[in-house]
Amino acid sequence: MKTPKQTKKNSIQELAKALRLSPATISRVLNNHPHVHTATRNRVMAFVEKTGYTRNVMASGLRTNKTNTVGLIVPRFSMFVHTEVITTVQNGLHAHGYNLIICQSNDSVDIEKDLARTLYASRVDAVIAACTMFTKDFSHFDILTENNIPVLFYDRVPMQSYGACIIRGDDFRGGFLAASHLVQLGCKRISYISGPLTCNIYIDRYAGFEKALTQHKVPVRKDWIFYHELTADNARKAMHRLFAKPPYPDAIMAANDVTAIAVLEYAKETGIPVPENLRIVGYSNDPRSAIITPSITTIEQFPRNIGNVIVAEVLKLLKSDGGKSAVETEPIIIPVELIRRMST
Amino acid sequence: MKTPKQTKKNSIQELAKALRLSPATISRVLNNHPHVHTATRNRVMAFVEKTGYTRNVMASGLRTNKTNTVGLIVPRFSMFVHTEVITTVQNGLHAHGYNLIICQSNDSVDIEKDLARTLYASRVDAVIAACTMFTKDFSHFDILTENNIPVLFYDRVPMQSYGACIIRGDDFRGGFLAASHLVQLGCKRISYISGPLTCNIYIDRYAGFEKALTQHKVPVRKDWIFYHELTADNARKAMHRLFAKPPYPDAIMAANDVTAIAVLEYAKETGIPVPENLRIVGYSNDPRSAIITPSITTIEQFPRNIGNVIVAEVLKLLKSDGGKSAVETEPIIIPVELIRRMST
DNA sequence: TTCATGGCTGCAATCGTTTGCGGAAAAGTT
DNA sequence: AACTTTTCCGCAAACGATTGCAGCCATGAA
Repeated sequence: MKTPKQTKKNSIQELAKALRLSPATISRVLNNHPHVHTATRNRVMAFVEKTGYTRNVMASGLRTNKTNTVGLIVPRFSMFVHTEVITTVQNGLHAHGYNLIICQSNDSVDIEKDLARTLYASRVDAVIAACTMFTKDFSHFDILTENNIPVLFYDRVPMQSYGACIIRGDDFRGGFLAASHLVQLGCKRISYISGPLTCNIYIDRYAGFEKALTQHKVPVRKDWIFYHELTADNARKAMHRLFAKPPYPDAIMAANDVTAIAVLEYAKETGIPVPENLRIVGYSNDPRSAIITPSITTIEQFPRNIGNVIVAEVLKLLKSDGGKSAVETEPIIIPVELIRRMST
Repeated sequence: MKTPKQTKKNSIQELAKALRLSPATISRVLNNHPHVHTATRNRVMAFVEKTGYTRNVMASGLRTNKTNTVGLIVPRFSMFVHTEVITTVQNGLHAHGYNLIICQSNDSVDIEKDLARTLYASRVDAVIAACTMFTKDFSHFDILTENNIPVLFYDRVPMQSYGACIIRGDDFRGGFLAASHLVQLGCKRISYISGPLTCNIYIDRYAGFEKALTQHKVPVRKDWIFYHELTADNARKAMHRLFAKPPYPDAIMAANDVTAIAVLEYAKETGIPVPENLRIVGYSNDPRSAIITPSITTIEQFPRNIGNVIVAEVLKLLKSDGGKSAVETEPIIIPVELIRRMST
């Protein structure tokens, strides 16, 4: 199993010595340079195969300034959309020979800053980031762009144009679709539970919500709109407040399926019939929203599409040799769809 | 925002030149070496702070043979247990200054082999692996152990002692608890849907299942035991077979919550009352199992505990300078618990 | 035989950081 | 004042792969 007695060097010069060649030639073989004799190439390849030599990426990275590694920052792995995106991105990049360093900021701006520095220290070839809910200032990514490391934002993205590639779901349309759906079902008293407005996705979803309501002349009651981190706990508190005294809302739109689920459970516990007396719409199509009874109407974001677009764009940036060439300045927007279920 | 005109070098020698010092001194300051004059140290630190210099880890890694990076291989991110473990491990290691390269094998042995090589090429300081369901031969990890890179297995682990650290849930006890629970509820005709027996966790869970049944003199019907990948599709096929003709089982134990959920949905669709006519037990405490109606009794594996133990062990191995010192040869076993819900 | 050509290979510098060794300056001792 | 001991700092050689340049050898042409 283990042969710790003999410390294998596993360097190109070991190979060179054994084959009576120069390190240069070995390197050329490994990199498919032309002008290497076929016989030599075969001899080297056979020996490499036999010894299981593997290039030291630190040494080659130091020399070539390429690491074949991409960094990814997400708020949390465990959020359904991110889990899916990560899965897709990891598979896509691996198929093209890239590694992925995945980090989570835990929705902490400080950690996010730290991670940006660390990824720069690792000299990754590109960085993909879904920012914190609270990130307003994006200058901690400057160290990357200044050093020609392309940065690509998705989901939670900078609002002002930042000279970086931006990929996001159509949050405005998602909010609009969800709210319109409720309006068309005849709901007149719609409450909206949103995330904090420091974050583009919640701004856009809210804008869509408001557009749908005003367009159909349904009043927007400010005291029925909540802005807070979208945890189950906060959702229950909001429900408690809403149902403290009449008039009660006849629909709740949540910017999140976690919230929608908590809302539904509160309704079930307190005996509010869903969908008869209260209709519920969530956001993201978390697998749980399909499985709970009644199943929850929600907005599908197609995270695998997002992932595939990210892969395509990041590969484009990597090919373009440093990303100093024309960056796609127009944000790429991934369409969303309403999935109607039993909660409406 | 961007200053691409001036390509910043960001090297230690740039600092040295600017401060009229030698690169050696800068390096010593950055590494907290003693014997640097306090005034010099402060001067350097201030300048480093100002310029935002960040050490190039490829260069330092090349020199020191340390990358401060750990590799992690999992079958799939999206499996609940792994999502949780990854989250915990990433946070834990980041707190100690380590990066994590996360890879998924998609349950393909070939990809797993590829990943082991790639992680070696990156010269990570340690590797954490949850193997494929089908991995019988673990020799593709030899390249790591031979080069003194500690390998730590969890969940899906080698069965023969491998000289590597092993961390796993108490699958035997999990299987035993789940089956005993059914037996104690009076079930006599218990079917078991297992994963393939190439994998330790399914072997152990089955052993626990069998032990519980034979101990209570409940017959183990071979034709009611299924071995296949635990997908929803396969689960439905198994159910179809089981309920093709009497006698019907009065309980189904699934080695997986995905399977348990599919079983429950099949039962709901075909009008089999749960738990009255059919009791169901799952495994892993996937969040969906708690939310579905009726909620599903399952085995909690405490993935955060697993993650914390992994972090502790891997840090121990990293401190021990190459892991050549005594490896914890006894597997570490994380206790499990039965969570009783409405499906039984 | 001589020279030009071109295919193949080696030399040596380079990437940025670390570190053993030795030297210079400062401080302390007699 | 001469000598020893610290204290601090620089020199230069690594680490392993890459690559421009130059050199060698074989081949072909004259």
